[in-house]
Amino acid sequence: MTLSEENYLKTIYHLTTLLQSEVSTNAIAEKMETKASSVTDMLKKLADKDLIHYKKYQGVSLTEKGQLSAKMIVRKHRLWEVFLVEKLDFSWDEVHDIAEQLEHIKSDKLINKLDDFLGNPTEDPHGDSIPDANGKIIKKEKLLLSDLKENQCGICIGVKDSSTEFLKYLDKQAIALGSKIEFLSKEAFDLSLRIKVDEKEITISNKIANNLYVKKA
Amino acid sequence: MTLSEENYLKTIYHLTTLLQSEVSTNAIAEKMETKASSVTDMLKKLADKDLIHYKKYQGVSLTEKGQLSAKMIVRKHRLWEVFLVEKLDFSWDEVHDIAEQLEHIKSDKLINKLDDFLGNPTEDPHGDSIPDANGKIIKKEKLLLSDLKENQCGICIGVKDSSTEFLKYLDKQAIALGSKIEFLSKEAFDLSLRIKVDEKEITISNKIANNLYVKKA
DNA sequence: TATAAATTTTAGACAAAACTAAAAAAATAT
DNA sequence: ATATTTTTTTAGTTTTGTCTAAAATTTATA
Repeated sequence: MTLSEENYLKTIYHLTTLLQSEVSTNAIAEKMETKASSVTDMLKKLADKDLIHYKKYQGVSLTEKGQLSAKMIVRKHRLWEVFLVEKLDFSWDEVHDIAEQLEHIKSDKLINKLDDFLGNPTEDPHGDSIPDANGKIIKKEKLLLSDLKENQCGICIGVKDSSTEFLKYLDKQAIALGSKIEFLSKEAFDLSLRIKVDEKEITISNKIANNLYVKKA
Repeated sequence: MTLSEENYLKTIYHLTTLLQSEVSTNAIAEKMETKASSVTDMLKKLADKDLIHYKKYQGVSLTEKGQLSAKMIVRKHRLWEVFLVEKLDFSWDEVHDIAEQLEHIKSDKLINKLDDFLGNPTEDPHGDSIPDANGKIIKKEKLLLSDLKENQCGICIGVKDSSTEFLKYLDKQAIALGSKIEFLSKEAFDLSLRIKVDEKEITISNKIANNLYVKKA
């Protein structure tokens, strides 16, 4: 598979799991910052290789084969992110672009040895699940912080948005995976939340609360 | 720089340091298993980018800029090889192809952090020098095993040929970097050598002796 | 030194992956 | 139900890196 094919496959994988449905040509084009016509060209190629189900004008979904290939790319991406953070001491907002390159390195032996070296982690530095060598994913119970009721407590277990800006904001507020978060109160006017993070009280916007995953503590 | 440009640059680097002279279009084509016409096309591109000195029909050499770029690729290749052997427990004959891919990952921060993580090694698993972040290379005194005189002792410090076959042969004979090798006698008829490797006597061909680097013990 | 042989370059073609512009199909609105 | 808008596909280019075949240049030979 070429680099370009892998990137399309990965995008289709992310969009279909997000939307829980077929994904449109335009959606792919937007996510990949390319033109719809380029997407159509590639969809034909991926369909020829039995990686996607594709009927003109009908949107696409992954075949079993495509699903597995996509998961292997995601596996590589997330394992490399763990490596970068755990072993090379990168911060969680710096690793995406480098992992974006490393995920295309082709060697099953490499990725499985890396997996062992890292202690077979099940999650990456942003709390996303890492598929195992067979593509199996252990799904976590994930709750948005905004789903908590007043006075409930949660442990931060992931981020929905993993953009640099958001991650840096979280660093600034000393919110990290594992942080204990208590939902104190909600402001009716702007939906902002008063929360306690590891003993420190702060106010966060509704948007922040909608992008932080917690599990009930 | 594109992947292809990087590969050409690396090949030109290796050939010029080996031959200590300008390198020919055909030599590059042969090493890269491509056609001379393809090489000519690329040489023009590299010359346009001031990475090589190129005059039609006259062979090529690297500019300062090209030299540094090539060394950075070699640096990455060899650091990744150290990582694969030291951290992921690959054997020295398995790492070349994977490092061939990893050497193209673009991130200065990554490679410098990797360097630190590995303890700033000066040599790769085959005994080849690793350029530092400025392109500086510590050159070792290297002697071929075949240069030793009878009854002299040497320590194995590298291989000239690092093909899988040769490395596997060395494994079989229990010859590794650091092995103590004593030159016992030479057979006049076929130039084969009788040597002692860490207390064990074996016979090796002239070809083997011509591809093993030692330092005097 | 003229000619043959080898090397290198040029010219023209092709495949991959992108693009623009136009046509076709589907979705939406009147 | 038809017209309009949006989405998607097709057709035709472009760029990168390769190729083959032919021409140009250099090197070797007689």
